[in-house]
Amino acid sequence: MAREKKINFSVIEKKWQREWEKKKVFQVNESRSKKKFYVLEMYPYPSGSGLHMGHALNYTIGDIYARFKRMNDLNVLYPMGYDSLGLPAENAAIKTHMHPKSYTEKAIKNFIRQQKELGLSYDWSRVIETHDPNYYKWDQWIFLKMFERGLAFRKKAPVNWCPKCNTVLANEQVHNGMCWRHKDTEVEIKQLEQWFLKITDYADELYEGINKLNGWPDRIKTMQKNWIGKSYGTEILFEVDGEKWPIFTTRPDTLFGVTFMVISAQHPELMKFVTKDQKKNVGKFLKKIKTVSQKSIKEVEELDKQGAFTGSYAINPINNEKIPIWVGNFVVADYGGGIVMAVPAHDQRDFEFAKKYKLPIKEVIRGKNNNIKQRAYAGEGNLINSGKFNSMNSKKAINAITKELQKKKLGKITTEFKLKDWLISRQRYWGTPIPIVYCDKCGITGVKEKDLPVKLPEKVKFGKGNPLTTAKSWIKTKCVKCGGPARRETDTMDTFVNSSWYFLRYCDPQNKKVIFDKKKADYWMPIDQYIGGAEHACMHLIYFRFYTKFLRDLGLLKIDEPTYNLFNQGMLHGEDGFVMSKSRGNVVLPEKVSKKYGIDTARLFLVSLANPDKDIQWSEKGIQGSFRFINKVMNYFNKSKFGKSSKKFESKINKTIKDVSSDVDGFRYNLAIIKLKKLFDVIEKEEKIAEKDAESFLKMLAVFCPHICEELWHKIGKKSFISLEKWPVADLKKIDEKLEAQEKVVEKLIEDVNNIIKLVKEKQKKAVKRGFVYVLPNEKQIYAGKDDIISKRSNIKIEIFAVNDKNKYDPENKSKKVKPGRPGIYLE
RNA sequence: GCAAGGGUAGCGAAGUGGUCAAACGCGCGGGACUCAAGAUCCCGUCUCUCAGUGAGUUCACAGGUUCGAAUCCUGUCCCUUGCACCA
Repeated sequence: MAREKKINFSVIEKKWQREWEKKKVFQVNESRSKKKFYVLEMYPYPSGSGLHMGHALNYTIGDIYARFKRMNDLNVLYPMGYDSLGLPAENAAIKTHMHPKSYTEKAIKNFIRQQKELGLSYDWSRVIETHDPNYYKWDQWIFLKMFERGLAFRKKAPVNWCPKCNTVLANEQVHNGMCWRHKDTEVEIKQLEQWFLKITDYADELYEGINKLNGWPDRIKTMQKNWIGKSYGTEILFEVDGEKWPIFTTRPDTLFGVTFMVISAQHPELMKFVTKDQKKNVGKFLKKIKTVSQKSIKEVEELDKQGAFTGSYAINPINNEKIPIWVGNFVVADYGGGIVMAVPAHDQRDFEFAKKYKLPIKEVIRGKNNNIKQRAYAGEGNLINSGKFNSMNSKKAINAITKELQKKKLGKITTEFKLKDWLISRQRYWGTPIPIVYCDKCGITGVKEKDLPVKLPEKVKFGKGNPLTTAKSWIKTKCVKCGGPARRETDTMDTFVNSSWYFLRYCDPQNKKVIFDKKKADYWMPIDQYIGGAEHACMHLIYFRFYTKFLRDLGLLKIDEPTYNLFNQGMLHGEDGFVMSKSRGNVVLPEKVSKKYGIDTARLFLVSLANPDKDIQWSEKGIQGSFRFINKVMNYFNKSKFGKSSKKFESKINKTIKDVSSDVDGFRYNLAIIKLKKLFDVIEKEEKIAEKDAESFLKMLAVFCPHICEELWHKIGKKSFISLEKWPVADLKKIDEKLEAQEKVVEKLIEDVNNIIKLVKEKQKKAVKRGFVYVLPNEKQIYAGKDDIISKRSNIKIEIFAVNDKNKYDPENKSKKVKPGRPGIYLE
């Protein structure tokens, strides 16, 4: 028997990849005639180990979408770039004794090659690399704009310090409180002057804007809301030694229940509160806390509440009661003023603290099942022990008490946020240099715009602390103001700075004069579909919203949000069930799979397993299913001749076009593929189909399997690129549910025939050789010509008769049993 | 602890009030082809019944709403992820 011709996929792939590149098929420009559509995947950090199937999945998801939109006559911007600055590159470079620059550039080259081999339809003319001074120049430019406006500033802050490395570490480098290089070394917290970006200025807009992000997964939106953490409450002024201190509470209704105050142990002005005779006590407590802060994070979490009396008293503004002020380890220093009013009866934390130090517990709200002896009651109820507010409902009392305080100018309604300012200082080499100069006379000044970029010096020593501090001649500079001797800032920026605006640079990647052309950004932005992992929910996905808003306020953008549509793709797991990663050793390389099955098979398989937002598992067996399908399609088109489609087929294909279009648009690729496979099953069974219908099938398949579809497109005589063809439009008039129903009746008949064959074999122990089907005269047309299919699918010769056919062969008079939609069957 | 998302046939995965014993793929069983294997094609794959159109028990568990529930409600258990003393 003739073996089907083995297909050389790699020849086909190379051929079309070359064609696409040569003819610049995926390059785009601003166009007035076409509507734009911006598809973007989060750009990768170009790791030296290259791409594996997990990456391939991510990019394939976006590529399918971009191809789909492109074929739907949209002007699709689909770019790719590399997040090439950052700690991993620096460390990998040190490890391999290479300079981060050459290490990174090699990695990028490799990435690009691999991505091209995946058949991704990027506009390669727009590639950006963040380590390119022409890129990070604009990081610095933005920084200076923020600096001018007070949004970039210096502040003392606690940072992670490894005593063995003798350097500051990024948060990512701290694992369970230990240095990642020295697993036995605890990271210390050091207070250092650091650069911050004042993202908190945008906290409210970032929070409220979440409601407008209709195309974002709820999960991400909730995470951001929790992270930004907006609370509505009341700011109350408590007097201490004639000075008024604001404290924040969401429960002013419990104000009469305040029995003590607690100030954070990290409060910068803590010592103001500590009286002479308590100094020793507090000092002892602080010392204890300090050693604790060096314990692993887990231990800290398990710690109970501790504190010490400061010796000071505050005046409760509602009843002038004198209440003691304690210092405590459980109060967050930079939230709500760093001091809390403690209501042990109605707050569990205060309750525990009060129990431990035997402080009074005063009940002021009577709910349904208070049991103040055991735990705090945080619910609603009616006020008691609260003067003129007694018997008022607690919800009402929130307003009433706030109003009362407002009258006395001792309180006001306010909101608080959990979001903290963004610490961007990194004592590392491979990042964007902060464009700041220190002069002993003039202080801190920003580098002049015309002097940007401040380029990274290439000659530095790696291995000990911040390499930039070893670039003596680089550090030495002239003061921007007075021209006198000055020194450069040696901190670099967090790599997330680079990714906070890269999507804008794609709009105008080569611009040397400005960060991007406003008109171009106006045309392309916002991103119509952003695709990336959920792990960035509270980092990149907040930062890029912040930058967008800042650049808008600079007058560079008209939009408020970078994107209203975000898709979180799932992760690929290896065959061992764990997330695919090099360190785990379970990676599958696209090159290898490509060789064996062709990359289109891999692309198809990756998105056919499950909805792309779900985690999936690679399986060598599973890919066979996709491989079979691809081969069938190739073989079909290699020998197909076209004619006229049957009515039934026209119905089928138009229904498929309709469904597949909406499935792909909704990222339900897995369902789209099933429908394409079913359609192809029918195509194979049809005697002939119209060329136009065959084209439609290929076009739909092309978004998943672009290489072989280009090949087949040309095989059937086309000269254009299928990648640029128009997506088929369903002709709804041709969809005929009746024909579909008739198809089901035939299916049922086949099922029945097979069932009887099985029964005869089992019960009567004899083989069936042929069969006869008896149908009602008015249904004859449904079964016309079906004898072949039924024969094929039951493996016996089938003849179909009308019940009223006088010449029919019917020894057991089965035709008597016939009902509408249920033909009679006789087998022998 | 709080929040979000889940638990569907051997496995993966669709389905979110009737057309559901539940698409599709993998696996498995049978058959055709072949000297044979592979590939390919066809059939089957909850249980029972049977020369067919039938019955029964299912969609984590327990209740409930409904003429009708995998799908809605309540409670419980389990999983995954995120946040974690934010007053």
